[in-house]
Amino acid sequence: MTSKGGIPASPLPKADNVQQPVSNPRLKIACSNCNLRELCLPVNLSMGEIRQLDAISHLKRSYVRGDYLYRSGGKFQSLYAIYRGSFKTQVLHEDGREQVTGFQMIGEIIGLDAICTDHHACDAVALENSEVCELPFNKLEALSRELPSLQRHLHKIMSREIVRDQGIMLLLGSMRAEERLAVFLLSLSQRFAARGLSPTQFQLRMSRQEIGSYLGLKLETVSRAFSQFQNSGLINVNTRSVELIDLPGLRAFIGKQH
Amino acid sequence: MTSKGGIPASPLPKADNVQQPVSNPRLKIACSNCNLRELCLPVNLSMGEIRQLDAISHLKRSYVRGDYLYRSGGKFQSLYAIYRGSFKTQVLHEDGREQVTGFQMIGEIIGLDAICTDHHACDAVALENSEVCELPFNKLEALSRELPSLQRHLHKIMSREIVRDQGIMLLLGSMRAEERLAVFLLSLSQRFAARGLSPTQFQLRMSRQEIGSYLGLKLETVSRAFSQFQNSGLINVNTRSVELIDLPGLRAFIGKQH
DNA sequence: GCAATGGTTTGATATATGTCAAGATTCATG
DNA sequence: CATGAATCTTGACATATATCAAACCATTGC
Repeated sequence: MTSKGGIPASPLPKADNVQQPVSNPRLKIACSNCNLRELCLPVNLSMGEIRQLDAISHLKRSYVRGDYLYRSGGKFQSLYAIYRGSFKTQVLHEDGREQVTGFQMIGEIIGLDAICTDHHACDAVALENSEVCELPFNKLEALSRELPSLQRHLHKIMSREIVRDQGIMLLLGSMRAEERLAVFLLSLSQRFAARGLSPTQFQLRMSRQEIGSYLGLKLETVSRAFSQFQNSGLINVNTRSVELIDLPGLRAFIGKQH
Repeated sequence: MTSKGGIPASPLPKADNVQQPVSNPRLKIACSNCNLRELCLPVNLSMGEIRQLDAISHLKRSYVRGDYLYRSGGKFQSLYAIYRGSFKTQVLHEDGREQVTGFQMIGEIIGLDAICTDHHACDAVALENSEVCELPFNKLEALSRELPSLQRHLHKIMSREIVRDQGIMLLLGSMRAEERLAVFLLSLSQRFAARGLSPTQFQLRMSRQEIGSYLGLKLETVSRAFSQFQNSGLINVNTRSVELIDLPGLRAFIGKQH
C-alpha cells in the first residue's frame, strides 16, 4: 500500500482554490479533533456530544497524489472525513474497464460503499496532497445509538449519496456530452461555493481522462467540449484552470435540444 | 394521487414468476405482520424484537399498475418494504427527460432517497398489482437505536443501494448496448433466484421503453439487442417472456470487445 | 369477436461520439 | 535549464446508437 499515514504533506501548489480549513461561519466546527464541518457531521450537537465524537475520531492521515486511501476488496473498518485535499473513487471491472464514480472534496465522507459487505467496493485515490480524519465505523454506530441527531445525520449522508448517484445516472443515461460537462462544472462550482471558495474560478484536480471516465466520455470528447464552451464564451479554460464566465448560460445549456 | 391504499389488488395474470409470498427457507420471516424477509429486514432478531418491529410496521397497502407509491417532492414519512409485485423508480428532469433509476421487487426497501431532504427525490410507480408494508421512518430510527442488529442492517441496506448505483454508473458509463442488456438480464436472473423463482424463465414487468431508460438506450436499441441475443442462441424472448438459455454465455459476453 | 390502442420489431438513414494519429503544451526531474 | 514523459488539443475518419418510419403483434374494452 502506498498510503503514508502521519507524514505531513508537502506544500500545496499555489491555486485559486487551495482548500485550507478556512473558518467560514456557515461551516461550523463539529469535531475539534479533526475540525469536521457541517458538511460531514451535524452542527446541532452539544459541546459534550462533540467531545464524545472527538473521542472516537482518530488522528489525521496524509496522502499524496496517487496514494490509495483504500482499495476495492479491502476490509472495512472506518469512514473517512476529508479534511484537506480531494479524492476520486473508482470501480474497476475485471476486463480492465474503469469507471470513476465520484470526486470527493473537503468536508465529504468517503467509504460508505463498504458497509454492506464489510469490504470496500471501490478504490479511493488521492488527487492531490490530502488529509483525512478516520472515523471507526463501529464506534460511530455505537455513538449514533446514543445521539439521535448524529444518527439522523449519518442516515442523511448515506441518502444524499444515493440521490447524488441517481443524478449521475440521469446524466449518463440521457445527456449529451456537452450537457454532461456543464452539469459537472456547475456541480463543482456549487461545491466550491458551499466551502467559501470562488464558484467561478477554480483549478481542476483531475485529468481529462478522469473527467471522461466520470462522465462516460472519452478524454478527447471532454477536451472538445471544453473548447466548445470556451468558443461560445461560456467559460475560460486553460488546461486545469477554469473560469466560469456565464453561469446562467451554462445552466440554460442543460436540457437544450442541440 | 392515484394510489389506492387498502383496496385489495385484482387477480394477477398467470405467469412463471408470479411473486407470491412463497415460503422459501432461505427467506426467513422477520416481521409477522407484513411477512418481511431476510432481504429487507434482519433475521437475527429475537422473537421479542420481531414483535417490536411488527408493532411499528403499518398495514399493507395495495397498488395497481401505474399507481404512484410516492412522487418526487412529496413529504417523506416512511420507507416501504415491497411485499408483493414490483415498482420502478424514476427521476424526471424539468425538460421532460426521464431516467428510470431502478426496478424493485419483493423484499426490497424503497424510499431511501428521501431521507436526506425529507422529501422524495424520485417517483415510485407500480409495475403491476403490488403491495407494500409501510415502515414509518421515525419509528424505525428509534427502534434501531435499541437494536444494534437492526441498526446495522439499515446501514447495510443503504450501503447496498449505493453500491448498486455505482454498478449502474459503470454500466452506463462504459458498456455497449448489448452488454448493458446482458447485465440487466443476469441481474434479474439472480434476484429471481434469490427469491426461489426460476433464474432462467421469467416475465418482464417493464416495457422496452422502461428498460431503455434504465439502461441509457432507446427502446429500439433494446429491442434489437433482445433479437441479437435470440439469434445468437443465448436467450429465448417473446415480448415480455424471457428464457435465458445460456447463462455462462451471457456472462462471458460482458466485457468482450465487439 | 372486433376494433382500437399501445407496445414491439425491423429497416433505412443520420449523427454524436469514439478511434487513431500528430502536434502542442505542461509538468517532473536531474 | 534542459530533457523526457505526461497530458492536452485538434483533425480526419469510423462506428454504435439514435432517429424516423412502417408493419406487426398483443392486450383491452365494447
